[in-house]
Amino acid sequence: MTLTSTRNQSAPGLTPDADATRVAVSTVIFTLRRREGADRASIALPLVRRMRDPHAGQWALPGGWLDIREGLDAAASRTLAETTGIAPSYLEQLYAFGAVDRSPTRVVSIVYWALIRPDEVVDSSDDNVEWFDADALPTLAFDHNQIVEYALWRLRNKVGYSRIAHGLLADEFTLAELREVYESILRRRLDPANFRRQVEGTGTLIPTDRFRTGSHRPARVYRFNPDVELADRGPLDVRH
Amino acid sequence: MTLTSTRNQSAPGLTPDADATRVAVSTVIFTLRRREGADRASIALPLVRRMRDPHAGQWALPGGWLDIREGLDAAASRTLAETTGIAPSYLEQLYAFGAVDRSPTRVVSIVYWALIRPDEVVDSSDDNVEWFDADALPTLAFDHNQIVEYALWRLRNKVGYSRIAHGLLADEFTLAELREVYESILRRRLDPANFRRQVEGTGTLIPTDRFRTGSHRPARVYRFNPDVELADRGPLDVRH
DNA sequence: TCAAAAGTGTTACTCTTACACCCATGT
DNA sequence: ACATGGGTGTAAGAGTAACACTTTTGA
Repeated sequence: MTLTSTRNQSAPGLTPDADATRVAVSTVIFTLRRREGADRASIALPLVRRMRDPHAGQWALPGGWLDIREGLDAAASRTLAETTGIAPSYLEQLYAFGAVDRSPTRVVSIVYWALIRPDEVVDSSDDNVEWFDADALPTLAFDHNQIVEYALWRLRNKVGYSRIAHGLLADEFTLAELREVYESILRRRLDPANFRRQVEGTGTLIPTDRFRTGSHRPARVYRFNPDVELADRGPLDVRH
Repeated sequence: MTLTSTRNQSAPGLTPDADATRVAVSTVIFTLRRREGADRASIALPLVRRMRDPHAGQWALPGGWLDIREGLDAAASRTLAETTGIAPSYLEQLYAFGAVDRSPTRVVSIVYWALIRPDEVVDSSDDNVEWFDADALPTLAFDHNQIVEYALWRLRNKVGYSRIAHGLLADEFTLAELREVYESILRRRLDPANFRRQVEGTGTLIPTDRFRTGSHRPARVYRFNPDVELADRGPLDVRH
């Protein structure tokens, strides 16, 4: 499921076996978007319009079939690039969905979630790709609404103990901008003073000597410390 | 991969399509085992001996092929029962492994991890199922050593913020027994006094009026509060 | 000069940790 | 009686949260 157009078939050259279980890969991509009148930035994600049945015409997560010659991570990156043109800065496996009735034919979807910085958002002229606010999604194809809910939960959960917020920011940023990311994800205001101390204490930030100014006292510009891991570990890098 | 004997085929009645990607389900099952001279209990898991190639003769995680008519969770339960006779009290999806070279034929394994209480351990007379200490595993088939490492990491991680330790205990237990579970998983001693207060504070325990006695002051017997969730949420029960 | 955000200081409160000490049982 | 673990008390330290206050810019 979850593919939109163009190419795909797990075994190229063969007709798809409707009696077999097929493996698809989809990705929930989050970015931050500043809304006009809103007091906070909101989480947005791209959806693609399905061209064929099932659920033709409905919005769905970008994805496609797993090719027999590629690993899961590679398939996520590839299908993402093909459907949306996006190459995320952060990509992590979310969950494997495989309920029998989630699609008319038997499909197991390995779902990933990803983060991209606002400047990575490619505003493709493709009418079949559109960005939606995470809190105002239409009814999606298959079980994709549920999947997005779970991905959002994971994002909100993980932002508390991990440094993934960095995946949503440009290379250089002020503490106010970093705080804005946290506030958007957690949906609540954070005390600027306490936030500063907490994030400074982690050693993940490197202060630059540059400042960014508005109609107020200039704010120091920071970078991320590349030596600090972006997220916590996955199954593929086992540390002891 | 990861199947050991008996039945299996994703599409029964059809010959397996060697050119297609197949979906397998495996499970890492943990239980606690008291060793003779050891100061702490250790984590043990059952492995099954592979009967056919690839990796014939080697030990592997219990599992089998996903049937087209069953969901992933059901497949995990079924293959587990078929290979080991175990029906775990706690079962959760761990990760989907799908590197191209993890098996001679293309196999995507949806791996689960499970906990069972010591009294649930069925000591099957089957010579092809054996329990191993998690810290003294042989070289396993496929990437199963890596998978177990990751499952152990998840267990140790999750025990800190979740109540999964309960999955390893019988219905009634003393605080010392519960503490032993934590100590075994975390591989360090815990202060009995502080442990008591922390666990009492969570409201997950219901004191009974029964006591268990040894050559010391009798210890109160507790039960779990069934109203408190065993673990944190999964993707299938979305709470707002 | 004023508003607004940057940045510092301080205090109360909660949670964690270490450890002293009494309690109740079997041997 | 005494060893052993059950169970309570307490105090130091770390981390969190709330908020007063000073600094530095643009308008």
